[in-house]
Amino acid sequence: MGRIPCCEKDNVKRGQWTPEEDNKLSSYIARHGTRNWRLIPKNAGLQRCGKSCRLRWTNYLRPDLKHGEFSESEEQTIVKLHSVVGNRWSLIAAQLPGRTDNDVKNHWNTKLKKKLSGMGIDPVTHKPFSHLMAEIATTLPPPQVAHLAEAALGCFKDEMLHLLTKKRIDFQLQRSSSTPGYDVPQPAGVNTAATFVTGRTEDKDDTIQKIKLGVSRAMQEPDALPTNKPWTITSTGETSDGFARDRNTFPVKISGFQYGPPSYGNEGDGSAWSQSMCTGSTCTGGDQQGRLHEKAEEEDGEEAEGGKAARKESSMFNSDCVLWDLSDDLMNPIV
DNA sequence: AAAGCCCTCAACCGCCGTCTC
DNA sequence: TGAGACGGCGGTTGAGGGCTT
Repeated sequence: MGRIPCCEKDNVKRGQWTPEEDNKLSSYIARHGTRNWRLIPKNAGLQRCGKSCRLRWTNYLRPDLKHGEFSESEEQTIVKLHSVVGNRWSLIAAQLPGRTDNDVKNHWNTKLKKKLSGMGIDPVTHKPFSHLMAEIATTLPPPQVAHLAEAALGCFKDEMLHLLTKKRIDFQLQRSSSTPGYDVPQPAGVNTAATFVTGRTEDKDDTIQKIKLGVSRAMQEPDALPTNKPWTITSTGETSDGFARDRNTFPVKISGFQYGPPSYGNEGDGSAWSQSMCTGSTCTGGDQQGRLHEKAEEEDGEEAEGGKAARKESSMFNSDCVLWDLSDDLMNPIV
């Protein structure tokens, strides 16, 4: 079954590399290059498997590697690309000079996944959890939808409890820290996924209402839900799931949609992708965006009619805007 | 102070596609 | 043409360090 081992396991050392081993490998590769990994350990005087040498070199010793923290823009790139290509770490890493697929994978698994989850976004589909639930609801008869809603609320409660009791997160610090996206003032009645992280308990009920609204909306208008497309953002800055996010925080254009924080060139408040991270799509042209801006202003303060406005916007996006300017095989971020 | 828990990340594993003979 | 070798990739593991209780 499977391939034979690339080397005799009995004769090779495993585990952490020592500085001496690193030196041997580096100096050998500097002199001879990386032509044949099977021969490299033998010729370099290392009791290591060729594969282990290759990993050590590509993930750690390569001189062009960047070590240390991922920048905000790197994180945006990862999330942006992950929403399109899924767990194709090498593909994603190729867009980040100095980063390896292992780096990207580790960073995703340890930081970014949690970050997105904390914002109420499913890191696999890049859709808001409530939206996913609403999609599921469209396939169920009403009695089961009720059960689904109950179950979801239970899960949400658990998640909230987890977040609120997580002592390692100093919520006060986060709100006053340099991560402005977590403390952006929101219009009355507008909830954001980021507020989950701040631990503002009064938002919980509001969010539950949003989930309920999503489910009932899905039941009433299943057609309004995108099928295999990421969730959209309405002109009011509200996503199709009912969560408010500022589309202006996604100015990095990628084939027809924008992605990124204000620091990347747009006006707008706070930060942060940490507030607004999504794979959501916006319109293609600046002109169109301008129109949406006007529309957003017109609709300001109409939160009471949020559902109606959201539906209106949803249909507008579907008819007027290019949500994803990507080939079909990249359209579905669910891998 | 110490035990337990959690998080991070380097390293390993096994599968797959491509290359070579 | 097929088998073996090799490199690449994504998933998983576990050591080590920091934090909490």
